Amino acid sequence: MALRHAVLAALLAGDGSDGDGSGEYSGYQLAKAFDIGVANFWHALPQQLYAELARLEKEGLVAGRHVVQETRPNKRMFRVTQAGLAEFEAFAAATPKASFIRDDLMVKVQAADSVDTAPVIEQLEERAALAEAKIELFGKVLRKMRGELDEEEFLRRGEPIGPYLTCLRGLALERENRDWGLRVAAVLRERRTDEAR
Amino acid sequence: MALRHAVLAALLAGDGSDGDGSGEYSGYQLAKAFDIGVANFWHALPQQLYAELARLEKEGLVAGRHVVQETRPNKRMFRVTQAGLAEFEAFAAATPKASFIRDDLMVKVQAADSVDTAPVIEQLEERAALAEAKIELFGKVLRKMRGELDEEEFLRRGEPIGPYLTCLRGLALERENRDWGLRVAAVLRERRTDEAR
DNA sequence: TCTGATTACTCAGTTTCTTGACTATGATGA
DNA sequence: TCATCATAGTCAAGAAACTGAGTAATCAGA
Repeated sequence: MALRHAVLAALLAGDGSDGDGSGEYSGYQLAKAFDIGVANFWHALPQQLYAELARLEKEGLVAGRHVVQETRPNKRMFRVTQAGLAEFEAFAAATPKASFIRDDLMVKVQAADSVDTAPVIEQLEERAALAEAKIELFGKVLRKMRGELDEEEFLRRGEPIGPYLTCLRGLALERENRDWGLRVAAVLRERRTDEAR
Repeated sequence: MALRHAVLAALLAGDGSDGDGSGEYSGYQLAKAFDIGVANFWHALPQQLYAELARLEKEGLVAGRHVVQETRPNKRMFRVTQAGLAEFEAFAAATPKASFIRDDLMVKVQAADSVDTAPVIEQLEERAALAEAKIELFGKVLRKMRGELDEEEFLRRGEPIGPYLTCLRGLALERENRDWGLRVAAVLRERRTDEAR
């Protein structure tokens, strides 16, 4: 039960991205938010989110209300309750689990001495290109969050600060992704041609 | 079924860390290897590894042999079979799944606007200290892998190159961990004192 | 001599995640 | 007009991972 805290965090930080400032999300919107911002530190599929929201509601940690729409299917909007905030507060104070990563590409690189590296090199370069795109996206997102403030100012006074800080981390990670990907691709490529001589 | 590939990669890359150059590991040694090198891109508990090795053996992707020891409990040493290598080769050529991260601390930071940040700041600083220790460890591991070669030389000709490259990534990640952790701790601390005025 | 660490593994139960559907409606674009 | 995308979900089966415990021997240090 750890996804629940990511969901609560997303709901609590809910002002930043959609501009409605309500801290209220539908399951569908939550899934979107997970794709963009939360994906930097937590990965979850929409089905998991719906299931988790249902569980959280049953336990009274979030409250949902039906919203009838004319042009769109009806939906349910969720917000964090007092009990939910208390639960999150307890989680925040507890010692965190070690972060963990799982990365197919690194598994492949680990065995680079034993397998054909040609496809791996391609994948590394694709990954780098994807990272590049994300870097640009994050740049835009950060600028938008900052508004007219410069970074230093925003870090001192801007709000919400949480999503901004995690987005900074996402940016740094993607830069690493890109740099490492290109570097490793170059190294492996170089070694292939050397080998072929 | 994804852990299996991490296990195969660890066995295939098995020369680097233990110096025996055999590509052979016991479940116990594998668990150690996962703690040090593989943990950079895959996290798994010993129980999982034993279970996975059993499955892999049943499918003929690894072969185990009993080793009787006098001073220590007997053990089983595993190496990757031809079928195992073929399986891994297919995995390496297939498009990789998106990497995924899960990080409690970032979940907490995401909700920094809604919760008491005092414990989070402490955790960030602990995390930074831990990262610092890992940075030093990785530095040593890399130096040992390089031997007398300098980095450029090693990247061109050194072996095994796979573990070296993934370790470089681990190092970069830990540096990010440390820098981000200290930065965020400082920002949140600063905002607390401002708030208190 | 007792404690704790290290080597070496096993098992069962539970939770969590992934996969791959399926249901609807309205809007958008070719 | 037809296809596809976006909204807004739900369901169920199976794979994978995690938790927590237990077994058993040797060795090093207090």
